[in-house]
Amino acid sequence: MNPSFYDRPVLEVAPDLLGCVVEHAGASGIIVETEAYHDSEPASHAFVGLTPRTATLFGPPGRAYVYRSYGVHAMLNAVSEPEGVGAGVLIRALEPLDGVELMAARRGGLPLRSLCSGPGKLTQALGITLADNGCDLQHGPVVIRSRPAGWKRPPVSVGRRIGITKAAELPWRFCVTGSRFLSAPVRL
DNA sequence: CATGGGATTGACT
DNA sequence: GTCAATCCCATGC
Repeated sequence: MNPSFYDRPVLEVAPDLLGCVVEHAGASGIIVETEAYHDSEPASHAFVGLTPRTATLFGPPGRAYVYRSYGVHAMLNAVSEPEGVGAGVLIRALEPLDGVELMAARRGGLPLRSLCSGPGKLTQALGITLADNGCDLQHGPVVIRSRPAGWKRPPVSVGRRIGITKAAELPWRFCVTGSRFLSAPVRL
């Protein structure tokens, strides 16, 4: 998907990414859960302004922002909105598509449903690391492409974002309705 | 320079 | 349901 796709309000990009495919290192999955983050709102890393950590978020749209959470997990975001605005879409869950055996090997052979049902899980399954921070999502190594044949625009459920304390009331989480591969049920 | 707080997960009770 | 693991980096003294 080209950079202009991401050069829009992050609240449009986040639901539009549902059904698209994330691909890296021989494995891929269909996005079934996203969350929007924006520098105007305190749950976003970009809320603190432009720092070395948030530079990618304020950079041009269509790149990957990868950061470490709880000292352990890598999180994948798609940088959105024009350069100078700190906004991104957190990819929270995938439905495994290709390279299932490879993903299972990376994750220790768990059942299909638990392979990518969480932001830290899917980066582990796809082999995405902090080294991928800033990479171009059109050319890779981490690639996001449009919905595979047979996938129409899926029905979307909206809810509150997960695991945050600030701005927790905003309904900025988007899930494919009824998907069995979500990280948690949709809640408001 | 020291400190503290996470956009989480998995193991255990 | 509870809880530790583990590290980056923004903030404050």
